[in-house]
Amino acid sequence: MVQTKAVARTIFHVDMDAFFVSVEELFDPTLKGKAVVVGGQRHERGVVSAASYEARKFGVHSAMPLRTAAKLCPHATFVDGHPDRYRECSEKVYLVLSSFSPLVEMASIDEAYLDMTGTQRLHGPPLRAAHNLHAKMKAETQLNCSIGIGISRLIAKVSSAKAKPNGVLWIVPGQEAKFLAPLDIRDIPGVGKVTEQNLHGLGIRKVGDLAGFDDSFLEQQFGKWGLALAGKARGEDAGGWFDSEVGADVDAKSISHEHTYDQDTADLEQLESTLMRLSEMVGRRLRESGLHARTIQLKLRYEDFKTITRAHSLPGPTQLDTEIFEQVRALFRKNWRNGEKVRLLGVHVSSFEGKSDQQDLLEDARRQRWQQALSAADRLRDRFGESSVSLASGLKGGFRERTHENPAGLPGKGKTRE
DNA sequence: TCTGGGGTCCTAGGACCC
DNA sequence: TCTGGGGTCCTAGGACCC
Repeated sequence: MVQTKAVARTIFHVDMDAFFVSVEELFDPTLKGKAVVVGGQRHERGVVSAASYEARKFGVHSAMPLRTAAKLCPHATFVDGHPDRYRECSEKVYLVLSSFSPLVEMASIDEAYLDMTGTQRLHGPPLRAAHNLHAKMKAETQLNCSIGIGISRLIAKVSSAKAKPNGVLWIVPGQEAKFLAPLDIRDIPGVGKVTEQNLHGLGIRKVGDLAGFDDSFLEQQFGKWGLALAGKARGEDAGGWFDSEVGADVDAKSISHEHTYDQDTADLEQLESTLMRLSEMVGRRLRESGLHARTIQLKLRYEDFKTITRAHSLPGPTQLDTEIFEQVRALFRKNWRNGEKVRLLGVHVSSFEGKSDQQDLLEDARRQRWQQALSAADRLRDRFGESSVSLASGLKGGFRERTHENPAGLPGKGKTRE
């Protein structure tokens, strides 16, 4: 009897090379070939979002404080990030990828997984398909990418990293363990500084060392995570997200905005004004995506970097700025060590649910009027920017923060003094 | 060196219910 | 007055990723 064996998957991981830097180069070609640091100006409080390969030669890498980067590479050009440009380019990238497989999953703004299983007849063998994809990507977006190919997300991801820059690498099915064995454990996605140190403590430095231990030992050492690690050492998509089908879209679990001050502050009105603004930004995102949140969380970081979070769950979900602000302000007033300087504030919402249903009709009508007013405010902001409309005038003193920053995502951008 | 912002997932303890 | 487990929800913190 013939046993039909499950067909081995063919997964591509496509990772754009120095994405933010490359996009900036499209807008300013004089940056090409230079040491470039994206993320903010050299003296700003913030970290590197991306560094050109020239800058990396001097030890600059992402997540490094900008001031450190400036010391390591004084001749580098520092540029602010432009999230809109990256999003736009990311959409073009997505279109190219979609022409190769219907199963595309953007894992972040600059990388994606493709399930290429069963596309042989259309695209040829994996390497040929990858080279065609690579060429088309360059032609359509003028951007370089690297492509890793393997039988799992994990193998594809690790091999794209090894293919960089501007390369293609295929791990032939059956060769997974051989490919992984000489790599540092840090090359496994999910192994960071802490896990690396813990593994070093056990004398485990290479993936091959890890593969030498049996599952039960690793489970006993690291729990659930240890079991996943054991699988990863063999090239398997063990545990959680890695196990999911490519292209199955997942719903958002949380929305948050936070702000780090240029200068730490203990000014109550400034702090609460920031909470108002962050609440507005969160509420707006909720309304845009049609979500309602039940859990509201405050994040508070002091001068000495000590950070606390305090959460409160409402009886019913909301998407209203005012309700979010009310909760977050209460949490702040209850937990702020009065007079101590604050470095960062954040507003985070989660526990998404369908619309609240237990309010009486009167209450519902009241909320609807609020919704309409807030939607109008959102439209105004679309046209004139985040600072044009504020509910902060309802605050005691009508105080408006002196600094404001870019609406979305990236560090260091445009922290302009008014 | 002096540490962003937006996310996901996991752990662990306590409350509360059966 | 001493003492069960199991399940679920909530909260706080931390590791990790881009």
